[in-house]
Amino acid sequence: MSHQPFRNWQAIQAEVLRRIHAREWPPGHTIPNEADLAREFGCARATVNRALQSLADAGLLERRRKVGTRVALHPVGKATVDIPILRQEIEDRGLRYRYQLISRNVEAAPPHLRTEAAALHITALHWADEMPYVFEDRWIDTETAPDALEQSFDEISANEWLVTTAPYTHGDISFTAQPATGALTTWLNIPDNTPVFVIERTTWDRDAPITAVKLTYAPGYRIHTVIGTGPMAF
Amino acid sequence: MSHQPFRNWQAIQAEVLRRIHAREWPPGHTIPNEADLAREFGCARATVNRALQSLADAGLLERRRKVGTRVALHPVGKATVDIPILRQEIEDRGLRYRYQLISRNVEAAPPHLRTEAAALHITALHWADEMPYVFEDRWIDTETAPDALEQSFDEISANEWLVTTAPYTHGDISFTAQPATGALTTWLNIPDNTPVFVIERTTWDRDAPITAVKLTYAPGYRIHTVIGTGPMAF
DNA sequence: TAGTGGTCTAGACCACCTG
DNA sequence: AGGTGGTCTAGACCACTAG
Repeated sequence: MSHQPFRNWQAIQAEVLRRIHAREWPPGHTIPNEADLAREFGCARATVNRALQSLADAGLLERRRKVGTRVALHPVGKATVDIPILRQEIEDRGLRYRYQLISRNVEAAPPHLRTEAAALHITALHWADEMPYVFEDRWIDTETAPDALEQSFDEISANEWLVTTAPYTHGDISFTAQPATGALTTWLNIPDNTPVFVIERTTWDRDAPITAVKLTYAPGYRIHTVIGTGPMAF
Repeated sequence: MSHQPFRNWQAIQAEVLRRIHAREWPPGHTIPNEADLAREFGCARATVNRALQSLADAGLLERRRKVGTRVALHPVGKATVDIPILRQEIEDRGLRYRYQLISRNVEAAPPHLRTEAAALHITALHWADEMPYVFEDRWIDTETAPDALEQSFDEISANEWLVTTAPYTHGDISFTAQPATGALTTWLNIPDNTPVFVIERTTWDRDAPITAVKLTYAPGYRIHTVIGTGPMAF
């Protein structure tokens, strides 16, 4: 049983993947430790570490000090969803982008912003090829992002202005299906109770809220992404 | 201008993040190369590499050989959505799980499976606390996963059986909002045209399709996740 | 306490790209 | 051609944790 040396971490990762798929290492199995694998593969331990770490990030392996590395029983699929600027999202689909500011007011912040400061409340419509694409309902914390008060947002969308002006450290995001109601049906030009895809997102800079936004997409919207284990083992 | 040495890649990452947020390195700025940063931080270049690579993975930096490392102009937010087994998803919410097989037939595969082989067609309902939670409509390629033909799927859901039996190399996934129609309204016990959240997923083993599934969730379903730049810089 | 993964180092070579 | 990131190495020490 002789092995050619594996030269790089991608090759090692591919070999580990092969053994998992071939059931040589079934779910729950504890695989050899890094030092042994390094010897077997004829490479440095750091190289094995890199390969296994990346598989652990992908959820295929579970690693614990002293215990070792196990093949995950229930490999959790992880889908990565990109959150682009709306203009980019539309132009990337080959459509012409247009932005329309609907309203801009300073109001008391809604509770989910968790701030006492006043908030800039903006609603806007983003068009794709002269069709309503997404309705934006946004609150901006005027304490965290005071510069926002000097922006009219009638040419540049708050969406676009914020990403280049007020980078966030973290945030949370939700996807839901909802019935369209009220003014929304007018802006998106759809019947009452039409199913619409809604994204709600709040972002923070450290412990200070920056903005909370509700994006309601016109019918037909679809988020599409891929899942996989790093560089595919084709 | 003296600097204490940064001892680990997380500290270096935090410092880089600080400079980005503090606008010392604004969007589009090309930051010093790895060797210089290593000198400044008093650590090895590999350590700097680890820190910057992880920030590049997160979309905050753009790195290109010869050109250098730039702060991303439009930091693409990336949300990672976990795809658990339905039973786990339900039990994790503290609800009681029940599984009900509705139908199981061998039929010609639908076109999106991209296979000539016959397919096992399964429909099932997953309950949470005796409320319909999600309707599963699944096709399994009988060539890639022939063992599936010997499974009755009346106790163990296809969902659960597949993840421990037929690991995939990659797949694609879509999220949409749709109106409920037909038999769906009966199974989920909802009126016609109720907005429902739909996940469609196809998974592959190398170039062979394994399964295509359409999951239609009962109203109120919400995908929730967080976005952020690795270990938060709090 | 001992075994495992996590990380750092100093140096080296390579791959890719722009000029 | 030369500068940059990408990776590998051999060795070392540390951090965590089961027994």
